Amino acid sequence: MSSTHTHSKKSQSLTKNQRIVLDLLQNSGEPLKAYFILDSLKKEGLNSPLQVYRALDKLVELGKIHKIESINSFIICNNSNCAKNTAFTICERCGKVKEIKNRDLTGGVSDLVKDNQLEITRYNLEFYVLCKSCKIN
Amino acid sequence: MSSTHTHSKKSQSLTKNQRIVLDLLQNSGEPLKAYFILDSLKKEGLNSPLQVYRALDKLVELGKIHKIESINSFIICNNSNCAKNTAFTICERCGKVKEIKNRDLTGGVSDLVKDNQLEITRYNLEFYVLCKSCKIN
DNA sequence: TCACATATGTAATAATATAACACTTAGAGG
DNA sequence: CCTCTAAGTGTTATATTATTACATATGTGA
Ligand SMILES: [Zn+2]
Ligand SMILES: [Zn+2]
Ligand SMILES: [Zn+2]
Ligand SMILES: [Zn+2]
Repeated sequence: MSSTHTHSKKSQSLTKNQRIVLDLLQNSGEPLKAYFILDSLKKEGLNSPLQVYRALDKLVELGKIHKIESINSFIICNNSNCAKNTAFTICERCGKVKEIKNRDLTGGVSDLVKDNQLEITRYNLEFYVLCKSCKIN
Repeated sequence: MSSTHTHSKKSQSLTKNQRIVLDLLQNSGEPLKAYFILDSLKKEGLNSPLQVYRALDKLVELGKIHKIESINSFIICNNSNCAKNTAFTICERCGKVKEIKNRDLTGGVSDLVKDNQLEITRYNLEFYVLCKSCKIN
């Protein structure tokens, strides 16, 4: 602790707004919409959309959450090392979302990339499915 | 013409609004935003967002155009038999969009699906890239 | 002709997201 | 400790994207 090296606070330091938004997404585990987050965190002191969007932007940038583009929603990252890549299944019927494990995906995507000679900087994959419980009913 | 069989008008019959929206997207070849389409077609008689969105919805349903979710834009389908599946590359830098040929993709995606034991009803794939001209500069 | 499904026109409003600006805080470095 | 700077905050206003509601019209098939 008392050594001279700077120890730069870097990664662990989320701000208050970032923290409470992250906690909400963490506790929810489901995709949430920005304005729902705003409403939920009014009591924590969030008053304007911009406060929410700024926190969300930062958390996306840090790879701690993802945006699911086709439903304008945000969800906690359930993997490690996604960077800004996203891959989800979304149930057509009930809307349930699951993040695809990136170890399951890496091979498949890189084959895709190789086959198409793409130089991909990041990707966004949304697979619409019928989830188990919806398939039964 | 005068025979008794119904010859059901089915596929070729787009309505006026659907036709002019499709033509615009066809002639453009680029992704266009709904309100840009509205502005462009004011002179053709389109007056309200709803007229545009209704035409777009129908054309998406018919598979003639696609929505690119992460940029809220619509583009003419450049394949056949996409159904409602979409796969695009999007340049990070200049925004240029290209549809990935589905013959290039089918294998890769079905491997992905097999590996992940998914029962996919449709997919939405967005690959961010650096396009050739952006890579040079 | 009648019924029905589909499309239209129009106004209002909802939902999602950003711009602009003044101010504050936290950390780096002297 | 002081000062500089980058990042974050709070707030108001506004832009962008999309849908609801409702009355009317049009085409097709029986
Ligand atoms: Zn993730
Ligand atoms: Zn389901
Ligand atoms: Zn297509
Ligand atoms: Zn480019």
